[in-house]
Amino acid sequence: MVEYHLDHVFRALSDPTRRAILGRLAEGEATVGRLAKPFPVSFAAVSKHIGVLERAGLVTREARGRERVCRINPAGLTDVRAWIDFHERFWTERLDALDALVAETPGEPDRTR
Amino acid sequence: MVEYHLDHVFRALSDPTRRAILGRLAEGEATVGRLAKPFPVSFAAVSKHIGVLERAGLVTREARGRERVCRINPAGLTDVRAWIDFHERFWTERLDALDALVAETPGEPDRTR
DNA sequence: CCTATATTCAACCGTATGGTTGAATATCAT
DNA sequence: ATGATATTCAACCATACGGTTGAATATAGG
Repeated sequence: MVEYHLDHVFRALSDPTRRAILGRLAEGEATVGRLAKPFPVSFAAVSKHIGVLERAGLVTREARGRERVCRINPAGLTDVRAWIDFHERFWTERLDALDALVAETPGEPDRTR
Repeated sequence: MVEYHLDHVFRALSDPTRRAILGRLAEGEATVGRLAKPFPVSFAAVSKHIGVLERAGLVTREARGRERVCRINPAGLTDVRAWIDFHERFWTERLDALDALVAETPGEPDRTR
């Protein structure tokens, strides 16, 4: 469940317009119209982008009259964060281990064979 | 420079096969052939995936004879990590601030105006 | 009720993506 | 040199993506 969810979150974050929307939303809630204004694309395009963010669990959209208020969902990043955390730590540890190995080996480490 | 790079890294991470390749690579270096074996897709497809990871700066590929040895590039995650770090903290802070506001306001917070 | 506003929906378009297959390239082993 | 192995390249295919435009829906306000 979590794994397949990562697809959507990473995918959602891979678009600069969507990251910009998140950046704007980090300053506070906003309607779709207000969100769309600064972007050089159509209203409908922004609406779609918000849909992607919503499906990824990064944003919530709530009806208020004829407007839709968008807010950031802080929990949306936790899975991604966990993935990054784990892998970055793991990679760094391996790198450190390799460094240590090289350091304590006087001659040729000969990792190739 | 960093911003457009994020596109590539997030994009690369959005595919489960590519994340699995990274997972395998976290255990240690491997040739393209060894990497491709467990996956239900063709050799060429895996080679392409590795290309995507390489272009995103997450993996390095080095020729060793007729084989190509792939390794994880630990530095590849730092930009993404920084982005997540910043946003997660920011979002959480806003959420905390909102909680505090709601807590100390007896009646209607009236966040709408 | 009528009209303007806010938003989505639907259909469409060009391009990118992930996949395949078969040919091309380079290296190893005999 | 010859043949097998490892990998990429090139062409192709189906599907998904980001974009547009115009119609549809719903609410606000005179």
